[in-house]
Amino acid sequence: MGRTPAGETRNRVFAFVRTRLLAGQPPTVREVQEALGFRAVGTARQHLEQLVAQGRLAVDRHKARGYRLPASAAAPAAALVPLLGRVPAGALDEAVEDPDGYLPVDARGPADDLFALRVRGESMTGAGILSGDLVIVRRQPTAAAGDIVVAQVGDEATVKTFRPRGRQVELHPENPAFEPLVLDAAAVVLLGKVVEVRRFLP
Amino acid sequence: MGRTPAGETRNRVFAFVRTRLLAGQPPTVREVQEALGFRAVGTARQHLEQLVAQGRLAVDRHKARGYRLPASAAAPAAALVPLLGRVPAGALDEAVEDPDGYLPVDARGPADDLFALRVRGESMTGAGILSGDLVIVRRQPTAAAGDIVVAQVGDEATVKTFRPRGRQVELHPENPAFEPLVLDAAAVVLLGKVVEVRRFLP
DNA sequence: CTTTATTACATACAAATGTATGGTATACTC
DNA sequence: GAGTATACCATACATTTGTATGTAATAAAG
Repeated sequence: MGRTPAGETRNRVFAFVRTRLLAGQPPTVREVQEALGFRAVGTARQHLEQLVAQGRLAVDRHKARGYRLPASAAAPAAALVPLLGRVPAGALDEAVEDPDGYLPVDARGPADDLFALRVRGESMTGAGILSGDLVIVRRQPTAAAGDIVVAQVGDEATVKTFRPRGRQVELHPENPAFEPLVLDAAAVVLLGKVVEVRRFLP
Repeated sequence: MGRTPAGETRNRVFAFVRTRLLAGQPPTVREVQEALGFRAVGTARQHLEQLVAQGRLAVDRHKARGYRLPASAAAPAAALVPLLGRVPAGALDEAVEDPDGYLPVDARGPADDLFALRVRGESMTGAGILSGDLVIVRRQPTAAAGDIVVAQVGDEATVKTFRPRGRQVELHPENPAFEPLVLDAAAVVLLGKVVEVRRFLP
């Protein structure tokens, strides 16, 4: 048997392995063999080893499904953040246990204390947060002045700009059509700080 | 040897497996054994099988590292979308090969034809797209009226609302301070359609 | 043409790993 | 206490899977 053009097959092997790894399903050497249509295991292995030699892949020797992306390229391992449908009063932990779905986020930072909410209403359009947008929130009990936060007022979770005013707290909308909420600090439970905004367009 | 409180250990097994799966590294039965401190492989396997019976895990029988999240919960396998620094005229493919980084996206739909760009300028603030935002773009050579698109005009890639006007094309900003661009259709290369907007807050 | 490198095949072996069986100890029910 | 269920251990076995060795075919270099 002969050969095929330069490193073409090798790139296809890499693409296959990479896709599988990003999907969280490391392939076996024989799965690579089948996927590429090789009749010999060794052929698949040869390419894999070459990719390792090139530094495009890494390996846990003697381990099943041991081929991985090298540490340098593997960085953006994605974590999943729970998307909460609603936040029943005070029961954030329980809501996290039963999410409506998950959003992938870059896992370079800690992701355990993140959750996502869907924004309703036009009160933050001035900050580029439209009705229907998703906000990703880092859970924290305090915030700095000017932070966009998720606060619980009564039974409702609301997204506003945070402005402490002595013993009171001002929850400031970013839309001239809305009035700031001025509340006693004790009446406001800070759920967290908005760290990211996402909008899906049809 | 005796027992430990109700399903407590089982939950710890699940948490361990789940974490590993989300990290893209399915564990072996023996890795579960070690992680939980069991002295017998069978103990780990028992728990795993119970979790499968409960529907909390799924399994590829007789496969190494075959335990997975069930299809219902597994959905959001994350794919990675290349973040392009700039789009040199016409060379989108090359730019994709050398990205500035990657963004995790939900991989339910096809993700091969996606790329991300950083928006500069205030021309789309009315649509909730601020300067510095990231847009995720699906590559396509055409668009419908009203779509927010990335178009290449001369050497520059620009984000605007797309409005075809017979043989001409209007690239419409969403900010009263900016004027629409009216161009000959042949002078505009449509790179794709904006499908998502992301903003990171400090 | 000869040499060398690359690509691919076939087959075998060994390690990793899933699976099976039988036993022990604690808790709970009757 | 007898009976049952659950959690755990110990050991063995079978499959999957990584690894090794030897050979053949084609392309490029000399």
